[in-house]
Amino acid sequence: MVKIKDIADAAGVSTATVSRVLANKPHVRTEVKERVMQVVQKMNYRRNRVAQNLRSNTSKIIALIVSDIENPFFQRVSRAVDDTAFEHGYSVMLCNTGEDSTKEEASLNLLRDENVAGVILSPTQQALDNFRNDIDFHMPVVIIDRHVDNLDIDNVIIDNVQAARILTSHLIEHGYQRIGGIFGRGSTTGRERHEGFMQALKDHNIKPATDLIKFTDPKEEDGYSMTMKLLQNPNRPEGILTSNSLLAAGALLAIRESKLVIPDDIAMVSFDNPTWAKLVDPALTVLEQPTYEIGRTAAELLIKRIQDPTRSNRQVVLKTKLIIRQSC
Amino acid sequence: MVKIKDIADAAGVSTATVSRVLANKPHVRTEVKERVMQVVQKMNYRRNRVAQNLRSNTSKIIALIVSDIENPFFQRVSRAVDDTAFEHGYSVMLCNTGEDSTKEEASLNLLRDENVAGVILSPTQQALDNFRNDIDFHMPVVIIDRHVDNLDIDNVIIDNVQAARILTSHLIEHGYQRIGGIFGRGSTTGRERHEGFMQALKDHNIKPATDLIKFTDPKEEDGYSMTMKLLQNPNRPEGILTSNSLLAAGALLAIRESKLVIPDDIAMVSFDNPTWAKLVDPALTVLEQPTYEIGRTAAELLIKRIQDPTRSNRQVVLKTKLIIRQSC
DNA sequence: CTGAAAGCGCTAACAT
DNA sequence: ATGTTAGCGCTTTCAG
Repeated sequence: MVKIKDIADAAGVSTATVSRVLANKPHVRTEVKERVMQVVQKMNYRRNRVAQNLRSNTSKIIALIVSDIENPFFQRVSRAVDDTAFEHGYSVMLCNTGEDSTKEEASLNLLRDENVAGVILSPTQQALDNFRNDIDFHMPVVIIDRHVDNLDIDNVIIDNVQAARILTSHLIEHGYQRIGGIFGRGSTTGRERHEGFMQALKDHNIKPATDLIKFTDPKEEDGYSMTMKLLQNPNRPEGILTSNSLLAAGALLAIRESKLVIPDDIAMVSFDNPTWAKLVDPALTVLEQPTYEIGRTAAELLIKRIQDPTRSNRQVVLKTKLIIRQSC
Repeated sequence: MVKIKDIADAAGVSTATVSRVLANKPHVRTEVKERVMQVVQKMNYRRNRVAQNLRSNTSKIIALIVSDIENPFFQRVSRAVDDTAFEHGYSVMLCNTGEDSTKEEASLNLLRDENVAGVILSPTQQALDNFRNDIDFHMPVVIIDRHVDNLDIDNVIIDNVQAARILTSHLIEHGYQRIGGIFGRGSTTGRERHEGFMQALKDHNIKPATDLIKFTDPKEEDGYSMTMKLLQNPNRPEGILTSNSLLAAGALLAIRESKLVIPDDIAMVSFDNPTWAKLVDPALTVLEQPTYEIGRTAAELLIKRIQDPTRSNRQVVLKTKLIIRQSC
């Protein structure tokens, strides 16, 4: 392995000079600079980032901790974070927690130990509860998807209450009154969407049917089983709202298996706009989150904070969009 | 920041002893060990992985380089790699190349500079062409999804030719003769699937309609436009095969927009089994790859190689499955 | 503008 | 069984 000393010797300068050249620091004669660069090229030198990191205490890696890598929402976010990071010369480490707070804590610790430059996190509910105003992550952190109010920290979210209200109202205004709702449990997201859902019912003077409201793990199989329960209800719902695309997939499956026709027998709307929402028949009416924007904003916020740790924290609330298709 | 020296002082031992305790090395009295552990706990010490890495030249991070993070195939693979790595005490760094060989090379270099323990890679075509038998990645590498024959390296793949043959034959045996095929360009995968496609036609004495065979970027929009072209053909195909789920999504959209009915007007089959394949109507007949198994096998192979670099390389060919639904 | 030298925090010979 | 010591490869004062 060729190291900085080898370059220094070959170029007839000191390691300090080579280091300056590599870091593009001033106070080096262009002539010397060029000579060094030539040697670097010729000897195929690559700087050891580990040593660099240890000595200068800086790294060009940011991390993204997501609760479910198989959720299309986080996939788009990852993509955006990846793009943005790359543009700024950073690389991304992706960690999946599966909503497991133990794994989340392990990841957070590891990342600190690895001295990453910062992390973007969608925290588990448990973590959120444990965060107190005096928590010290020991590194720049921006939180996405989940709402934090007890913490002074950069935060990128959407207005879930308002969004759920819009989506639910759409259902109601199309004449559906008995509405079932399936929400993710274990996150502020699910709770806030539930709240907006309730508000919409109230707005229209509809008494919520509590037996039609379910909280569950936000996974496809749970969407399926919960929908089955709703459909087996003697007084089954006229419409269903799901709080993410995984639940929607399960719900759709259950509806189809029950030989029900959308939207005639039952209407359906969901949060999130996965690829398949426009492919199913009838196409699914959804409340789209600006996933790419969320990732990009979070990454930009993080990188700005890395560059200036004293900068004041901000909460960015992004706009959502109701996409009306045929399912309601 | 509390460092190993602080622990040593507080526990009344040397840094070497602390290091041994932390690494669970033998030759430490249990009594001393316990004392050290207590101090570690009390002082909330965390080992600096960067220093550890620099000194011992080992890291507990593996990387996964994928060509398209938004392809459901790679998502399942990521998930599997993540799970497997975690089980073995490794963390995963995910890099997206977007089929851009420049970015791929940059990632590979970065990973080397960061001294990661190893890499799982689905190489771009260009990289594959450049790899020669004497290439040195400077770290353990296992290649997935793409077939490498000019290289002695660990490799996890499926038999694409055979799989495409099965899938195409299914179409043919259901009475479809004029068959269109849309394949990803820029990867061995697309070419091999094309080859199997052609073999199936030949098996059944069907003359391939070259104007119905397209190579394109394996993205949804390209699937859409290529299918549109196929459908505008005066003698349009009776059936279409797409070589991944993104292309299938685009194709489906094009077919629907053209007011054609599947499978009566046109049949359709595809590689890969994304969530939505069973949700669309009619449900899509697909050739499923063992995505999770691919990821797990690759990660296990990589970790074994990290532990024993002299181990002989192997190529693992995983079985695929034809899932017959209603689109053909 | 350039070089000498001191370490970043840790591990691993080599002693004892 | 434990301690001493010499670095891993790099950056960064401090001198000159």
